[in-house]
Amino acid sequence: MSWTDERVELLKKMWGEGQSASQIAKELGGVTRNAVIGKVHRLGLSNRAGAGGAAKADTKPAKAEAKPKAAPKSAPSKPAKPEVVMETKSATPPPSPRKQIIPAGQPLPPQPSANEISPEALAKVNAVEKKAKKLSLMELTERTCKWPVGDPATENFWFCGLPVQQGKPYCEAHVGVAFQPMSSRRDRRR
DNA sequence: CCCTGATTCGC
DNA sequence: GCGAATCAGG
Repeated sequence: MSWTDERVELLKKMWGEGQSASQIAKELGGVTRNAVIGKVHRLGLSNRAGAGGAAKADTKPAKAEAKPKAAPKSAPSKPAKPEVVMETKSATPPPSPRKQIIPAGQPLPPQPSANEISPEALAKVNAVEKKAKKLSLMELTERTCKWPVGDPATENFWFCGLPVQQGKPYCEAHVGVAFQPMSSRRDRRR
């Protein structure tokens, strides 16, 4: 595949829309996300700001260079520069000493009742549950779907265990039923 | 681990 | 110009 006008155009469009390189690549087909990123760079629109004036001169460290990093001991008397350390993020809370397994973050799945869920998503779940890994509590990891299935008081209980949807605690299907947009759960007729 | 984009460099 | 490999984060 080559970068025809149309393809470049679509690339620009999607990139402008904030689509990820991999998505764009998928859409275009025949190219990898690397190719897309490479092209994006060559087109000079690496920074999604492009237009405007928001030129954000980013200091590129460029790791490729060997950094002698000499900086031997310097004179202690140096008042030093106003080397202010930007504290932007609220730091990582000290990991609790007790690093137990801990299943889900906090919100353990609220087994939604079969109503008020879009039948569509519901069907998807049912379908996916058949392919579930059926993990036990201890087998859950950071990226296994933590959607519980069955009765905890039964042998017949397990967690979905499929790959989670980045960020979320559940796989795609379960994210679907877990996080319903307000709009859809609004006014379900009864 | 999964994913992002950024860079490099042989082709 | 191209993009895989690699790097650097999240």
